[in-house]
Amino acid sequence: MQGSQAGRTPPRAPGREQLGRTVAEQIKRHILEHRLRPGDPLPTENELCATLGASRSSVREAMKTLAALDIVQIRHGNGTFVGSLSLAPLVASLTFRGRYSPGDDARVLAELVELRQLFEQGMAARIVAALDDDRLAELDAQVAAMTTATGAELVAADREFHRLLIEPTGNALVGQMTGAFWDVYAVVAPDLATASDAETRQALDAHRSLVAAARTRDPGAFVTAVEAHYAPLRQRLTAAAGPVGRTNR
Amino acid sequence: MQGSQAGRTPPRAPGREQLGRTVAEQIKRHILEHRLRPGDPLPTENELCATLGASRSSVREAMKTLAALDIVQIRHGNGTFVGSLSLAPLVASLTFRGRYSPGDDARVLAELVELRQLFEQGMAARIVAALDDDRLAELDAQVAAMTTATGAELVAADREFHRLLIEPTGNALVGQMTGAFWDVYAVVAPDLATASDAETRQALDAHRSLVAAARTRDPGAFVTAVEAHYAPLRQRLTAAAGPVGRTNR
DNA sequence: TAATATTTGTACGTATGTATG
DNA sequence: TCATACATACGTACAAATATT
Repeated sequence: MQGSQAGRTPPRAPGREQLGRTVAEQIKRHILEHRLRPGDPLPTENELCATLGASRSSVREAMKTLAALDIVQIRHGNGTFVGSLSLAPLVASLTFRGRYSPGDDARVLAELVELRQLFEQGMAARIVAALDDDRLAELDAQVAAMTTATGAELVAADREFHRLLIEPTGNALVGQMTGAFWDVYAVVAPDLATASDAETRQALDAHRSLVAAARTRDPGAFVTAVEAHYAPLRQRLTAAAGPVGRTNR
Repeated sequence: MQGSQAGRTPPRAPGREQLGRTVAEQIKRHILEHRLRPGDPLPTENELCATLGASRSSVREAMKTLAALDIVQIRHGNGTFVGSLSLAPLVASLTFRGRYSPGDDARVLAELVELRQLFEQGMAARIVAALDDDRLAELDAQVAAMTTATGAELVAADREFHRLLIEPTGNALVGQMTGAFWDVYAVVAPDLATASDAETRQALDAHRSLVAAARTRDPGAFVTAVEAHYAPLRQRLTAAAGPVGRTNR
């Protein structure tokens, strides 16, 4: 409005409290109150400045905070939209933690793999109960794909296989976390030794055993197969992480 | 440096790289390369502006992004420091998701509780093996505290009890996730019906059974006790979430 | 294809609240 | 109490990306 050099900007109220924190909160409330769904457009920055009574800098910083949490999504030259509420922030946090200090990467991955095993073993009864013929056929297809694929395609097939296992349990959070762990692995794993050919063949057999156990609706055999599936990987990761005491720093 | 109205700001280079070298990435790299630990101070915004060749706005927005992920911590009038790398972003994401639409809150909580049960049952063997006499005594103390406490103190004792269960397993990630789930519950749960007196007594008995199973080093009994512990809560939450199909909106 | 409007991204200057010594 | 260092906030101008005409 006024000239810039005069710098007359009455701060709205002498005792105002941390408006910056509130802006992000207000934007969140806007999303909730308007029942906006992922992908829906938000008001432009200038509109938000007007309705919230804040400067564009403040609005932008709040937007950056919300974007980091995947609550909003910012598209340059286009606008801001409601985010997909994924576990991307968890991935960002864990990947940074993995790179945080040498040796920690393997330890983080080991804990992640342990969690995946926990998921699939704990869900074993529900998994074998929920897998119908169609899903079993899909699992067969992924196993077949793994026999021929290599590199990135092998990883993709492996990931899809485990996604198909978890999905029918109905617990979306477990599925999303499993996906997040794969993302973390994709970022951190290149720093570690890759699987040997023998380990790859072993894993392939383990996948076949998983499908077989599911087909016979045998939760006990399924749990055993999960154990056999993750044992080599866990051993490799715990070996890379070193003994219990920190190895470096 | 120059006057502001002229607006002469040559953008550094016509074809500047821009990709992969965002300000936030560079700050993260700074932390990694200098081996900074949580709590260590970061350069001031002005120093970062100079070293990174960016304006305060850009640095501030990058800082906001990293602060949302708990990678850095901003203290007003003090400085910026390395964050504690907690799962706070996961909590923020899940709490927002819980408030996202009516009915979802209970569903998110139900999935969270299911995960906690998965953790403790999957870790049962390691838990009962790792709990020494000192830790068992601490668990007894928490159970005793729960018999007299009410409200927030009851919740605190309950939380500490389960933290003590998970901690000795050595999987820090599971412990942090359990803590994060408690945080989410504290935010979202007030919108739901609280436990009845009968359910509270039932939960107390369940905790005693957990300690008893751990004391006799009986993983099977421990798993059964975990099942009994979570059954009432899960039933209440699934009832609040309604049938599988969405109940509202 | 090209011009234009809209919207986000970046930069700079300035004033102010806050914590520390 | 004063001084300093720092983050917070506001306003403006311009660059860059996108969509529309």
